[in-house]
Amino acid sequence: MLELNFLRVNTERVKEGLRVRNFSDEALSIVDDIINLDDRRKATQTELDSLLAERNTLSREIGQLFKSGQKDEAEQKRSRVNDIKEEAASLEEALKAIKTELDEALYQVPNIPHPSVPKGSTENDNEVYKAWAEALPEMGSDALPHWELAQKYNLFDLELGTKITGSGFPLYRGKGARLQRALISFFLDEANRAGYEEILPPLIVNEDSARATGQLPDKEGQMYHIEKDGFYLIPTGEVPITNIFRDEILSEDDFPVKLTGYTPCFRREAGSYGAHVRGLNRVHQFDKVEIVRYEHPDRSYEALEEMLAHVGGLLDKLELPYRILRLCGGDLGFTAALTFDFEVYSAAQQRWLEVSSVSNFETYQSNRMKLRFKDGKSTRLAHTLNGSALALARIFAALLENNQTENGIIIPKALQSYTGFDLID
RNA sequence: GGAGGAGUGGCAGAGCGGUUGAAUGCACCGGUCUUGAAAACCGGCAUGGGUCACACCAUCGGGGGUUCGAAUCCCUCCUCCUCCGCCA
Repeated sequence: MLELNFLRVNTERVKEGLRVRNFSDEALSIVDDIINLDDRRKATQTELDSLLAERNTLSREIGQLFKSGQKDEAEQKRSRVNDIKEEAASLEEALKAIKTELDEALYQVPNIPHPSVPKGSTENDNEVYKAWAEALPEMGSDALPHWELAQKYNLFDLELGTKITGSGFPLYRGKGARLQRALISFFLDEANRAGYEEILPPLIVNEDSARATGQLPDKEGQMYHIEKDGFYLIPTGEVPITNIFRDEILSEDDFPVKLTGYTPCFRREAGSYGAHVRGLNRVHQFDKVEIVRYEHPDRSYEALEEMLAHVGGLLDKLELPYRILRLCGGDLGFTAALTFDFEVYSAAQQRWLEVSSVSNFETYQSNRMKLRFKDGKSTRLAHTLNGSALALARIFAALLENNQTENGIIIPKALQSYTGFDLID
């Protein structure tokens, strides 16, 4: 969430940022509401503190009086303390209510977009940051979409997944399963080469973790919830990996912290069925390699550039045509300040498929997480960033579709040592 | 799953109802000394709220309670350790 102090000092900047996210004038009043709530919080806190201070003083005196046998005076002060306790109790209750209200309001305020984020309301307003320079591949009219290719070559089976679990849980098999495993290894190796430490995290997280990275309360319906234990299945590796440093104070020379991890991701995707979500285009469970960074605020945008280069490099090696979009205010995720999406062109479906999202969250996550670092004498919030490198299901789909030939599906060179075969036929 | 024990500052480890936000040691940072380093000595060293700065308030695994007053007593949850059971 936004830092209260930042919001107080830069009220206009915050409002401008929210306008880029299409907040109406009416909706913008939440900023002033928050400041008012915080004023009330401070006033109540101060009042309570002085009561408690008085109680502490009196209690100390009572102790002395009892020791020296002045019972009457002690009793007198004791009754005064009892009065204070009643007053304090009601103030505490009021304070708690204000804090809850304040937190709820704060949770409703998304991150302030980076100045480069274009205004806009839908994905159509996203800016093409880097277009695909060459001609897009064209396929004959007999080109098959990946779900038909999968059937033809026995690569994955959605009906079986439905039988075992339900719709949207693909079951990969044969060369399909091996291709999936090859992609995971390839992405992890590439991330390792780029200096990211490999993490294999828990796939189920507690409420604190889900809150810290912003999945709660904003996206509660997106996650599978294990009610009995109060846990959530992770919707992305970002959640467990970013939470490694929750409530930690780093020293300045710990930067940059670069982590990577492969995890399955579980998403409920309530209500999304239809033509555009056929096959692997949108599923409840998919595999992903994530890269996560904690950075000094002065260097986080350099880090973002590096991450873009890394993800672009992966797609180059996979020989897939792609473009990079800078998300507009309307499409920007709740917690991000700046996000670049990577889209791969699927020739058979003749559409762009989102395969990666690379974001700088600045201090929005670290404020929730209390992830800080020592900057000389003071303690400051670190910047967090993450990106998919990459999301498997759609990469898998694009590979099948773009590389189909009469003789079978060609595996790109970079992957062949991982798959152990160069053709699916 | 059953029985017992324990959770204190970066770490180790005292405190077990009243100037204890917390002894002591180590680590760390500054200084004196030294050609330099080590040693020795002196000083500093939790987080958050609050303040111009102090004062002050909160925090000794989390939550609740008893008390004029709790790190210290009670309840509850969590985590870790030991033993038994089960098990990839």
